[in-house]
Amino acid sequence: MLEWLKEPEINFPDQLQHAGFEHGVCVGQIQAKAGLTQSTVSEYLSILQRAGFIEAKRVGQWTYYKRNEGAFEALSKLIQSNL
Amino acid sequence: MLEWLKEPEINFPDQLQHAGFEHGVCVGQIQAKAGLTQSTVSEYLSILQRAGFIEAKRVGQWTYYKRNEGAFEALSKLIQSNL
DNA sequence: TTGGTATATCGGGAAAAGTCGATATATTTG
DNA sequence: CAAATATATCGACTTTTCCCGATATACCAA
Repeated sequence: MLEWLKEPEINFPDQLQHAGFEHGVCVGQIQAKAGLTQSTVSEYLSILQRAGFIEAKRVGQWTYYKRNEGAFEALSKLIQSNL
Repeated sequence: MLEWLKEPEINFPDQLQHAGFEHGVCVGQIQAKAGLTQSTVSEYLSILQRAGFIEAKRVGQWTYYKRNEGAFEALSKLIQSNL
């Protein structure tokens, strides 16, 4: 999922029909691609959010998730320096 | 454990009594510091080895483990580029 | 306000990971 | 070879993680 969110236009072309990608990709799109249930994907995304890897933005009935690139940079550096 | 192995001299001073650190740190030393059973530590180290993060060197009855810095560098870069 | 759609949360069962004691293997020493 | 020491492997149990269906919540539209 994290990789998918790097290129929303390529990985979630269907979303164009009701929105752009300014705020990220909505849960339903990710769920369809993941092939897991809605509840599983929702929970998974919220875990990634709490971990800081993605950010959520509620717009109407949709919740859009997008990557927080800073977190990946930070993790990469942490592995370099601390680990 | 991976952090401990960055500075063997500091984290495993007892090992000096029977060996240096050329080949790394032996299982018993790591086990004592970890506070887990011998079998758990042995299995854990072999998992880390299979994953490529550490290398094993058998010398007599001892097995010494040391970090494979390249693996950490690679992981760090992988997070930067692929993830 | 009622019904429809999107997402979140909850409780539970299945799968995986963590940890242990017992035992096997390898090596050294007497 | 026998005993002692260090490590590895095995089987079982416990804990955690994964994933689901059911249900709750939030928002929108008629």
